[in-house]
Amino acid sequence: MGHIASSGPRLQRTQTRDREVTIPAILAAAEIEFATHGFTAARTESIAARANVVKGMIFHYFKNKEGLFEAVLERAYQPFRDAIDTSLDKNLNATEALLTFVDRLLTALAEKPLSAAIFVLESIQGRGEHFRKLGMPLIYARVEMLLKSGIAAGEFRKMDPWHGAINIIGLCGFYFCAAGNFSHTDKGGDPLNRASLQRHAAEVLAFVSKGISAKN
Amino acid sequence: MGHIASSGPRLQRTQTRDREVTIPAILAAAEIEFATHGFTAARTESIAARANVVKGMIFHYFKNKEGLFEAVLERAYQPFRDAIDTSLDKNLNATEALLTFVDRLLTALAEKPLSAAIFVLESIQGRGEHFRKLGMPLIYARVEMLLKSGIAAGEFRKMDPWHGAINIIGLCGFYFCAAGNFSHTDKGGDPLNRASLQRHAAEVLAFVSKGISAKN
DNA sequence: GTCTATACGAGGATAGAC
DNA sequence: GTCTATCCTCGTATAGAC
Repeated sequence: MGHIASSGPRLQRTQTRDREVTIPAILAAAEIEFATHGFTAARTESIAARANVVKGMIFHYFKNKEGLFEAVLERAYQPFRDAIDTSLDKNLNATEALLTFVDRLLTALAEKPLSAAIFVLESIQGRGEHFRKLGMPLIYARVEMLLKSGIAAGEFRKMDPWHGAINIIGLCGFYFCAAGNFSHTDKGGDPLNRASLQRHAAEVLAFVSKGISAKN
Repeated sequence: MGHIASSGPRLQRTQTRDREVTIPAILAAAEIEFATHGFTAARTESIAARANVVKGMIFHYFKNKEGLFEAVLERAYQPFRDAIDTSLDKNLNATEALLTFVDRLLTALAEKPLSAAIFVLESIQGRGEHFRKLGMPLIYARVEMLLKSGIAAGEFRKMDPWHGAINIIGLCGFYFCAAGNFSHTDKGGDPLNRASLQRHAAEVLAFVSKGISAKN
């Protein structure tokens, strides 16, 4: 109160950071915020702070919170689309194609662990609009088709391919969602470190492989 | 504007609805709200409206939003605790005990489908405090022990029992979390109706049974 | 125990200087 | 393109009448 308001050194750096720096920074920060809090509870102020930009930049580049959210969703869903794309590309039998899908998805999620949480959060909180708009139902459908052909070929046991697809995708993603709770147990340190993730991937692959096989 | 303010019939029913009616109504409404929006985004106003009480009742009976949330969590976690308790009670071999656990959990979740979403939301959004305070890490640990003994007995294939526990619990719960997205597909109507849930339970049981078996 | 009214803070969004 | 300042709505929580 006894000080002159504008006394201290003016930290304000109006340095021109162009969109190629600012936009990725906002997206990265938004991904963290949306993945942990969901759309409504996410705070634009927190995103801006984490991205080291002022709040106004969010509205400048993404129009509003909703626009930013959609951009984040688009990026978060990419691992799922990539995984199914690449596994169907090659001419593999059903077993190889499915395990390739699982392996790709797990690898991609290990690189972008927040994608799983965003996926599940949007499943719980959204009413499916974004999910549909971004073509996600197709992921389930394509895994389902893969299972169907494997069952027809006698590679997989008899099962409901629709539920099979859900179960397999859930198996890949659940770990990343529940990881927050594991970190407080005494089990092998950080559940998202390299070693833990590799073990998780191996365990899921084994589980899926055994769980769907027609053998025995 | 031209009307006298207090003209119409006074709908205000200050009828004494005691705690045995009000509290369960609030809890049921809160469960829905927290399960779909998470703690922060949940609105006490929406809860009160759905419970058909005035907002003040929430603070009267539960002190604040946090208090209400903890009461809801306590109830939501019950299916998980019950499932593991009853499956370990009886003297079953590891395979029977594990499948009993899965079956119980699926049955309980079918009755309280929101529990799964609350479980996962708290895993993602909470920092594990409630999870620990309400004894949930023990659930994982007990399933892990069950797997361990089954592996030792030669009933289950070799696997990491910790990841196995996570995978099995995830398999049970994921469907309920992603159900919101399925409802917009053409697959067998409402994913939470009786027929869909029974099919889901059968599919998960088969998947787990095959996935962990030592045979073959 | 139930209701209305309101204080109070937080957060999305905008205006306008630089 | 970046910043500060501000508006305004919404939501938690409380006070106090009935």
